[in-house]
Amino acid sequence: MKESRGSRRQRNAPTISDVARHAGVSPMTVSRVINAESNVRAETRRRVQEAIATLHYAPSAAARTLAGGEEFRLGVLHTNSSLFYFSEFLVGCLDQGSRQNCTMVIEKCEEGTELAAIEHLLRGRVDGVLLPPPLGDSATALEALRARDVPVVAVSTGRAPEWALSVSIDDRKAAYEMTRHLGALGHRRIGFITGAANQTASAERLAGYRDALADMALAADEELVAEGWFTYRSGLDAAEQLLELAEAPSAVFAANDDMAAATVAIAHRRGLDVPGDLTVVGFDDSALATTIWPELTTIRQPVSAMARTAVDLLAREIRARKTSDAGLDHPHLLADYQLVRRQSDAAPRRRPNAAPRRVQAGAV
Amino acid sequence: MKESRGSRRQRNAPTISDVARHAGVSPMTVSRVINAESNVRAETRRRVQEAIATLHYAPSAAARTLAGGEEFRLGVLHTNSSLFYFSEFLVGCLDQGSRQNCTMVIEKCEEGTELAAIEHLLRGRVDGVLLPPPLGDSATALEALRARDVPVVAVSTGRAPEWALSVSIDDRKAAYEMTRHLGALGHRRIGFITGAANQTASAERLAGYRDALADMALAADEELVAEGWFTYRSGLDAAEQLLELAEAPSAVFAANDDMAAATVAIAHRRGLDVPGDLTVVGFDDSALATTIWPELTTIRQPVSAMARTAVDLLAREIRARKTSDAGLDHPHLLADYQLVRRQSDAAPRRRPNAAPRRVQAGAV
DNA sequence: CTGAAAGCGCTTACAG
DNA sequence: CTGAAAGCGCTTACAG
Repeated sequence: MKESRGSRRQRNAPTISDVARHAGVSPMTVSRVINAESNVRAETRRRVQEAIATLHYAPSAAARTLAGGEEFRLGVLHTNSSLFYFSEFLVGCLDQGSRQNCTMVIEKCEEGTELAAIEHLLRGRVDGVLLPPPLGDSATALEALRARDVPVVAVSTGRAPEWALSVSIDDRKAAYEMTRHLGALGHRRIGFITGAANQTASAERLAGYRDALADMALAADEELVAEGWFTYRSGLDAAEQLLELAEAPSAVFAANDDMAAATVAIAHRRGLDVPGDLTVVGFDDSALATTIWPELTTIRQPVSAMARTAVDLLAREIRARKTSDAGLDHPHLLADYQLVRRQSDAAPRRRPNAAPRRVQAGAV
Repeated sequence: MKESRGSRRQRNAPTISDVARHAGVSPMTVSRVINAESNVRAETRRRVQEAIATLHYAPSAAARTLAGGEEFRLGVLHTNSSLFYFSEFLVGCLDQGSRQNCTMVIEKCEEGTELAAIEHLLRGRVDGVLLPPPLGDSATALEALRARDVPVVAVSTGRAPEWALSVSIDDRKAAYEMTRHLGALGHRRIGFITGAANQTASAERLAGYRDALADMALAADEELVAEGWFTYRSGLDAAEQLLELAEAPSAVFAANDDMAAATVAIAHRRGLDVPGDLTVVGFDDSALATTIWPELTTIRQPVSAMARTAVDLLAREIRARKTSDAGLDHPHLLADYQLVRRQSDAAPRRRPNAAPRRVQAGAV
C-alpha cells in the first residue's frame, strides 16, 4: 500500500523531471519554459506546456526558493473597482504569483488615502506594485510610486505613463469595432454611455465610437452621448436620458457591462424589448454580461490573463533592475480583446433605407 | 557588486552546517535539537542551543518543506457554478493554499463528465478534493471519490454526506431569519422562489421559509412558492408567476441573489417600485447584490472564508490519514452568516391591520 | 537553442 | 546517543 522501500518520495506531485520525461526534453528546458525565458524553440515550448497541462504540474515553491532564492513581494493596490473585475484580476495575480514565487500583498485604499496605503505597502517591503483600475490613472498614486522609484504596472488604463509598465487592450480600437458592428447591423442612430471621466480608458472608448461614426458617415449628435461613470446607477440615468430623446437611438453602446445592464433594465421598464426594440451592447465581458437576460453582446477583456502578464512583467522588471540590465524591451503590452456576440443586439426594427444585412433571429 | 565567484550562496543567513561546526557536532544532531527530538544528550543539546543563539540561526522553511516534504495538492472540481460565487471561492482557496503550502489544481467538468474529470484530477495526483456547489450534492462525484478513498470537503451544501468533510452555513436558520425579518416589517403574504432541486441547500432554505411562516402564523399557500433553479433566467419566470397571482405577495424572498435581481427586473417591467410596491430579498450576498439598484437585502455567506476553512480542514484530514491518527474531531463546520439590510426591503405600502412596526424611510 | 553538473539547506533512513 | 549518505525539486553557472 505504501511507497516502495527506499523511496523518500512523500508527495504524489509530479516534478519537473516528470514533465521533462513526458515532453522528451531535459529538466533544464522545462525550467526555462516555466520561467518564461525566451530562448526556447516554439515547438519545444509547446510540447513542454502540453506536458505541464496534462500532468497538472505545478512547481514546488519550496524547491524554487531553495535553489534560486528569488522571491519577490508584489503589492496590489486597489480601490472600489468593480468586484467582477477585481476578483478575476486577483485570480490571475495569485495564479501567476505562485508560479513565479511571488507573494501577493493586497492593500485596499479609499479615495484620498492612496498615499498612506502606498506607505504601508512599502513599509511591508514590496518589490513592485500592481495598479488595477482606476488606480493606474491616479496621478497621486503614480507620483508617489515614481518618487520612491518602485517598479509599477498599470493594468487596463487607456494611456499609461511612459515610465511605468502597462498591460491593456486597445480600448479605442475595440470600441471602434463594436460601433462598426452596430452600423453593419443597420443602426443609424447609435447612442453611447461614457465611462468615468477620471479614467483614461473612458476617453479611448469614446474616441473609438466617434472614429467609427465618422468612418460610417453617421450622425454624431452630441445628444447621443450620455455621461456615465461605470456604475449601474449612473447607467440608469444615462439610459433614461438617451431613451427620452425626441429621436431616440435604436442602439446603445455602454462603455461597460454594468451600465449596459442598467440600460436593459430601463428599456424593460419602458416596455421595450431587447434586442427587438433596442439593441444594447456593453464592454468588458464581466460576469454580469452572462447573468442577466438577454445576455450581453460585449467586448471581452481577458482580465485574468492580463493580470498574469502584469505579474510576469513586474517580476522581470524587478529582476532587470537588480542585475542593472537595461530596462525591458516591451514595457507596454497590448492584450487581445474579442467582440463576443450574444443576445442583446439585432438589426433595428424598421431599417431606414440601407440594404438589409445579416438579420438575426430575434432572441427571447 | 556581484557574488564572489564560486558561491551559490545568496542569503547571508547561517545554515545548519554553520551551527554544527560551531558546536562541534554533525548537522544531523543540530537537526535533532531543532526538532526537539529526545535522543540527544543534555550536554550536547546545550552546546547546540548555544551555537544557535550566538549565530542567530533560524532554519530555512523552504529547505525543511523540500526535505521533509509536507506539501499537498488539492483539487477543486467545479461546474457552472455562479461566477460570482466561484471567483470568491477561488480567492479563498488560493490564499489559504499558499499559507499552508498547498497547491490548488483547478478542474472544470460539465454535466455528465464528472467521472472523467475526477479521473483526470487523480491522475494529476491530488491528495484531496474540494467540492463547491453544486458538486457537493452530486451523488456521482461523491461516490467516485469515496470509492477511491480520497479525502473530500463539500462546501455550501445543505446536507453533506456523513463520511465527508464539509463547511456550510445553516441555510435553514438563515432563511428562517430572513422570513421573520420580512414578517417583522409587516408583510403578510411572502412569496418564495426556490433554488435548484438538485441542491440540498435549496430544500434547507425552503424549509427555513416555511418554519418562519408557521411560527408567525402566516398563510403558507402553495401558490406562494415558485420554482427556480438559481439562474437569473429561471428567476424571471418565477417572479412573473408570483406577481400574476390574484393575490400577489407584497414581498418576494428569492433563494439566491441572481433570482432576486431577476425579480427586481420583472417588478420594474410591470411599473412596480422596489421596495415601495414590492419588497425583494435575496440570498448569498454575491457581487450582483450591490451592483443593481436598489441594492439587495440578502444573507451574506462568507464564501472566501469558507473556502479558507475548507482548505485547512482538508489539509488536516490528509495529515491525519497519513499518521493514521483518528479522524478529525469536527468534520462538519458551520460558518456564520449575516443578514445584511440594504435598499430592497420596506414595510408594505398598505399594511393590512397589524400594529405598525419600524417603518423605514423609503429608499429611492 | 539545449543539456550535464553541482548545490541550495534541510530531513529521512540506515548504520553504528 | 551520534553520524555519513542520499535525496527532496528546483536553479545557477557552464558548456556546447
